Formats: sequence, C-alpha cells, structure tokens
Amino acid sequence: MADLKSLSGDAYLALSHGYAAATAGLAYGAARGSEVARGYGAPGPGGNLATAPAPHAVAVAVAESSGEQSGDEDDAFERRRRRRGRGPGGAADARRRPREQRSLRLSINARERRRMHDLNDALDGLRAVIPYAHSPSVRKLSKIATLLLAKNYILMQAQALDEMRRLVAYLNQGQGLAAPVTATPLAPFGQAAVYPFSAGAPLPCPDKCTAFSGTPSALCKHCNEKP
DNA sequence: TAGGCCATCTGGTCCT
DNA sequence: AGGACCAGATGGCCTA
Repeated sequence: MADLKSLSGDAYLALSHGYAAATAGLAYGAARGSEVARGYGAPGPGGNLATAPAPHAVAVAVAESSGEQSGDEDDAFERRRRRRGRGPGGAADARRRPREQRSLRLSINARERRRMHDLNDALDGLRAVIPYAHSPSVRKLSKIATLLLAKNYILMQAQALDEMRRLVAYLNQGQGLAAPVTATPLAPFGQAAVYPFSAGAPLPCPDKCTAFSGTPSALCKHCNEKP
C-alpha cells in the first residue's frame, strides 16, 4: 500500500491504464483472504470487546455502555488518561467536575463513533458501485484504495463520455447535420471496453439524441418508440 | 516480526 | 452550548 499512497493521481491513472488493470492491481488477490472474516469492528484501546461484531453492533454496545459507567469502565478510562498524559488536574478538569466531564466525554466519543460508522457506510456504498472483483475470496478494498479507484473511475467515465461526444459530432458531420466540430482526433483511450455499444448494450438512438449514453432518453421521441 | 489497515479515544477548532 | 469535523495517538488484527 505504500506504493499506492506514493502515487500521484496521474501516475496512478497511467499505471492503471484501463480499468481492468487498475482493479487487478488493487484487488490484492485471493491469497490474502477475506477481510469479512477478519471482521470490521476491532476492539479499541479499552479492549473490553472480546469479539469483533459488526460495526453497528459495536456502536450500539459501546453507546449503551457509555450511559452508565461500570467500575471497570471507570478504571479503563483513567488508565487511558494516565497513559496518554492527560490525567486529571489540568485546566480543563478544574473547570468541570470529573464525573460530569466524563459523561460529556463519553457522549462525544459515541457521536464520533457514529460519525465514523457513517463514513464507513458511505465508503461501503462507494465500493459497491465501483467495478472491481467483488468476491468473498478477494480482500475488500482499503479506504485509500477505494478513494483512488473511484477517482480514476470517474476520470475514465469522463474520458469515455468526451470520446462519445466527439464520435457523435463526427457522425453528424457525415450526415450533413450541423454539429460542433472538434479538430482534435479521437482520443487514443478508446478501447472497446469503454464503449457503451458493446454486446448487450442497448442500441443507440436512431436520431442520435443528445443523451447518447447508451440508455434511452426520456426526452427523445425515438428513444420512447416501441420497437 | 515489521508493516499495513483499522477502530477508537481524545482535544482542538469551527459552525449553528 | 452543543454538534460536526479533523488530526494525532494508541493498540489490535492480519499478512508477508
């Protein structure tokens, strides 16, 4: 992953020229095993969660425990404070009674936990829509890999769209239709894999409506015609 | 065992 | 004042 982090966006895009290559490079391979089996909710420094339940299960469990503190949790809390050199006696502690302060701190912790879980849910949603090898035998994309892959996927889609637009302009020109003419040649990026007209894809609109995205346009009468 | 990745805690800062 | 966001610190788990 160090290699991944050190890559600039462009370098990474060049490296992963073509999305299949990118996903192959990021999928880690099946040998690493499933992160699902590894679990997502590793217990924190408190160490009072012996198992690794689902993220939200952890959130609920800890949030519930933060309402009423047991003696063990009090001890763990103080141990953490001492270990990190933030023990009682500072200016902040003088301002607030320890019990009240701890209760506030726990509620802040729970909120932060929820926030991070929401962030992870969003990342899961992102993983679900970017094409890579979704398989139990393939390790889940890391956060950084997910973001980098998503970025490159967006760039690729933008390039493909641009190429499609140029193609439309070219075809319209051939039929004597008024169309924006670009002097630039077709981008060398046009592998068949990124064409929306590959096998199984819907046929393009016979009227070459502006949508031209491979999916019928609701605004085009030809797109709405029954075959 | 080292390194990568992650969850959690925490204090600080900004915003409403 | 309270909540959201952020970054640093810490420790656990997993893989090479």
